[in-house]
Amino acid sequence: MSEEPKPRRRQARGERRIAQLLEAAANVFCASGYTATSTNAIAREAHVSPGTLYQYFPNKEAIAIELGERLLHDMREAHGQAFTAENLALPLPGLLDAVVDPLIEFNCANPAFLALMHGSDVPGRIAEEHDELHATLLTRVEEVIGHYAPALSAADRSRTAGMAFAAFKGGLDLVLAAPEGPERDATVAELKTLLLRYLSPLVEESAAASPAVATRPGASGIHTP
Amino acid sequence: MSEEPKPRRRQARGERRIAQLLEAAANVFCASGYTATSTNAIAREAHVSPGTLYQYFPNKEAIAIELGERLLHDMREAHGQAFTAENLALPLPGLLDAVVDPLIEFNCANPAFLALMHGSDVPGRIAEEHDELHATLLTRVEEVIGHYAPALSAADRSRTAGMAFAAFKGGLDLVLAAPEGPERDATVAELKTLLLRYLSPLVEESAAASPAVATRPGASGIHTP
Amino acid sequence: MSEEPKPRRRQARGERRIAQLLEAAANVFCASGYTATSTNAIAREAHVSPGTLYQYFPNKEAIAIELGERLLHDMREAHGQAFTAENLALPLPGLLDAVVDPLIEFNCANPAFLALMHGSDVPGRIAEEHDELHATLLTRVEEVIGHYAPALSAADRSRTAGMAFAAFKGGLDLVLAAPEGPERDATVAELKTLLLRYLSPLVEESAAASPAVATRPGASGIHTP
Amino acid sequence: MSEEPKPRRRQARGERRIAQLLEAAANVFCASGYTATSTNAIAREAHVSPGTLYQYFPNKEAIAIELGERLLHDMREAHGQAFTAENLALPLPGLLDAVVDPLIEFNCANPAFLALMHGSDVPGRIAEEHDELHATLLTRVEEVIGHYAPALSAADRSRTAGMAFAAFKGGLDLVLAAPEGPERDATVAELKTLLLRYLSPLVEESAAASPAVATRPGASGIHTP
DNA sequence: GATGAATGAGGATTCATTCAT
DNA sequence: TATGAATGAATCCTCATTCAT
Repeated sequence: MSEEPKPRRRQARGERRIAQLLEAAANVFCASGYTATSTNAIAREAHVSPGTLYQYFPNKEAIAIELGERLLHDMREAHGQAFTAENLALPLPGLLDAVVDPLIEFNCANPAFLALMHGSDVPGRIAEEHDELHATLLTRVEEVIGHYAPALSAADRSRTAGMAFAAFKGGLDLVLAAPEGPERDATVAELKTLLLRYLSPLVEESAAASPAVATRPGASGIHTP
Repeated sequence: MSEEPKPRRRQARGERRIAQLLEAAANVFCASGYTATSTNAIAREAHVSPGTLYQYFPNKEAIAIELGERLLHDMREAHGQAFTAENLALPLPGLLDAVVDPLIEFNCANPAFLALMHGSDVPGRIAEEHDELHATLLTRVEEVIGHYAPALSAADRSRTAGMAFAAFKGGLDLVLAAPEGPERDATVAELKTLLLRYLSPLVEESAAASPAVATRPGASGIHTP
Repeated sequence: MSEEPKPRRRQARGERRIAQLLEAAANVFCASGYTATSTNAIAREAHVSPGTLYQYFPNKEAIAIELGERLLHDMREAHGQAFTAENLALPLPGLLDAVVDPLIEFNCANPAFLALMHGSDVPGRIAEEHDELHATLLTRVEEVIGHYAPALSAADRSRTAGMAFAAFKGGLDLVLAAPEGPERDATVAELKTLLLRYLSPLVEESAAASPAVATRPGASGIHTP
Repeated sequence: MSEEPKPRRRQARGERRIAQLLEAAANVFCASGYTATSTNAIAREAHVSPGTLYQYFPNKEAIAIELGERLLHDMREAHGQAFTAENLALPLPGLLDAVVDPLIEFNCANPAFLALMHGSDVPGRIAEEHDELHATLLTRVEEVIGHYAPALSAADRSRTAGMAFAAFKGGLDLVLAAPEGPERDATVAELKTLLLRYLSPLVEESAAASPAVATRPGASGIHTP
């Protein structure tokens, strides 16, 4: 009992330091990109000496990897709540809300995520982990599409999922570029509209008897007269 | 008269050197990103000594800027042929073919363009030029949308143009990631489908009397014979 | 009376700590040399924190110095027992046994001694202390030689002592490199043979009437007919 | 013909630089030992920038290796002239002169050799090369001893060679420590005396009928007038 | 113009040493 | 006292840039 408080406090301090360093790294990576970021710059941003940084991370790559892993983990949690069975029961617009909103929110809250994932000059293991997450997300999107449009061939489903995801990422950049507030909200809404229009025909074709999917008049671009 | 040939030859030689260096730079930037690329690596790739490189460019940023400007210029030419009055007279699928294809082609032929424009760690002036081109393109897209959907408010038009462009960029990445050949073609077709589905409702709403615009899947320009 | 035990215990504990640290330092110096040894490595080897190390030593050099001094002290004790009046009365082979054996034993038991004394990159004061010991030993050897060969000039005596000592050091390295056991013993015996052959002529020349000094037939290579 | 002078001059300059850097390294290694020597210190000693140093050597170890190899090569040449058949025909004192003198001279001229070979914290490849040379030398000494004392068993021959060589190394240190001039010469002479006295009995024992080998003090090549 | 050696400031990393707990 | 986190100067090494040839 007399020996616990110290180690605990130490561990707590260590955790705080790590968090502090990772946050600093996130900021600097965001501002300058991975390659152009120096460990000294990270240490400075964290108000810490270079030596301290190296007490917690063996090298620059390790920082990026740890940061990447934490972000990926959070990201997985975020999308884990998105693709629930409950949400799959919703009509397409509802599903899009349920899926798009948390992903957008996560990326708004963690701009370093994209900064780290975009760079082509990023250490191997991050790229791998990123690809893994990418693949997971893609699989989820494919499953969703398969659920809404069971008649689609595997190849079509895969291609559609890929394009939807690509468009989402493009829209995400737009959202992040927009200033927080009504403009960003409008951009998010527009992104959902785009996805809805892209995906609706698939749903309608394979399940023509679901008028509930039409959310706004004219929202789904394609109808037979 | 006796002194002209030399300067001309010199200028010609200089142009060749510059082209050679820029091509080398494009390759290395593509492979390693701007920051991670060393001027020595560019010189090596160009089979030229570092000193020669600095005879033509004052520093590393200048290389990127010149390369960026040339690419932007070519890109402008490419899209200049896209947004012609003639093309504006086409129904939407035709217009999409006319606009999307050259842009895709340009980016396939010049992967350095995206490599240079993507990097968050790229020198300021490139970013500026890029933003300029971006704005130009966006304006063109807005004009097109204004032409096809004259009833749209300026704000809606702008937002729609932005989203369409963003989705295009997302799709472009996908296209570039796909291996050349039928898979890439299919991806391009899918991108057009997405844009078509996204934009069709606008056209139909404001110009209900244009049955030609009716969007059937596969209506866009790329189809298998 | 109530305050004495504590200081004593403290001093005792301190002594133990110091011994523990010096032993650790000896190990690490042996394994990696003085310069390449980090204070953290010593602390780790001693199962102690770096802070604790600095509670007992002001800096890295001080550790080496203290270790050196202790080793030198022990070494002095070892050779103090070697050069006794009693031993000086022995014939040369007996004297060599009496002198060489304890020195060899000491160095076998304390490999850090040579590790510390050999390094050319060792802090100045160790070198000084080492030189002091060196001088002491040399003086003793000179005295011995003076005792056995009183006719020798001072210069000759000094030169002979230096060479005998140098050869001994060379042989010592060889002994330490040999695996413990019969091979090492044979090497020690050979070293004694060398010293005997080197020194015998001096003895015989100045004290021609001491046939006892010839240990083995032919052992002293030089004799006048 | 017009293209040769430049490359040649360049190569020549490169060779000079390398020699200059190696000489500087030799000096600093001598003064501070391998581990304590910084590449910047070598560059400074060579009146050159750190970058220049790294144009010719990939790292510190490479400098030590190259220096070691050059010294070992020279050393091999030096002793190659020592162990000739001609010299083997000489009586022992003559042979000792022929063998000891060039080795001593080499080490006086190249003190870095011992500095590099002594350090226990020296890069692996030097140690290996050094061991190789060591083994070569030892083999030669064994051969010589075998020649002069053919009756000796292999084990005795090997042990004797090892001890003679060890004593030589000890004496070498003494020689190097002595100031150049008569004192050093006297030390060298004394070293030869030691070796002569150590080895003579073997010769006499196995070749008792060779009065030419008779060893009088001062028989070796160096004598005061 | 072309070359490539030279430069030196800057980046990643280590380690002797200090200090709050 | 003991701890181990914190410090920052010093190391090794790179690379944008300059300069003698």
